[in-house]
Amino acid sequence: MPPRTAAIQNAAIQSAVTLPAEFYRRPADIVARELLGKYLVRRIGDETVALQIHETEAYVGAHDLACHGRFGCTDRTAVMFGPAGYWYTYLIYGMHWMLNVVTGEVDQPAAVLFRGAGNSRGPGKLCRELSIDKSHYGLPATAKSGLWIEDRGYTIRRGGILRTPRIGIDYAGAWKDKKLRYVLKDS
DNA sequence: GCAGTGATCATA
DNA sequence: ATGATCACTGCC
Repeated sequence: MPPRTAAIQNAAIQSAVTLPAEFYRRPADIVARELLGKYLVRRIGDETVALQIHETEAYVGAHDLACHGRFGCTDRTAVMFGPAGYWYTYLIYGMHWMLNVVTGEVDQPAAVLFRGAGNSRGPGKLCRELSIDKSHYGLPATAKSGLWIEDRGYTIRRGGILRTPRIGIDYAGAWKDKKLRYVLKDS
């Protein structure tokens, strides 16, 4: 590897900063949009993998007819009613783990679903690739959990984000058409 | 187009 | 205890 390239990469790594809890303590749609281009980082033992996030969805609160928190606080959704910056994982269709991060204020259930990062397309495949499951439920998005998110200085070009309705929520009435899915165009 | 797969929750 | 549902994926 040429020295110049190595120097640039080292500079990029040095500028990486783990997103703080305050980043997540905002409306889910804002967080979902700003998570694009950030890096989802997974550490297992000595191995560290960082994947650039290119697709997210926002579930914005109890009034959102697609949000799991709409039926109140249950065993599964309890973490969504807690503070922002914690992982919400759940199993769907008996097979696929989904990864979300809790956003917003305490007692107001909201989260962002990770639908794509790196070469993974789809929330189930992403969790399979990074070995994410029930063990992450309720853990903070920090290095000590082995799963966190970094800002590595990537800036999205103007008009670089596509907004569409969310996937797989046709039951959600008026909310099924709201553009709460965010996609990085050059992904 | 649709089967696979099992946790979760409401109902009883 | 039982049954419906489900923020998906991969193969037909």
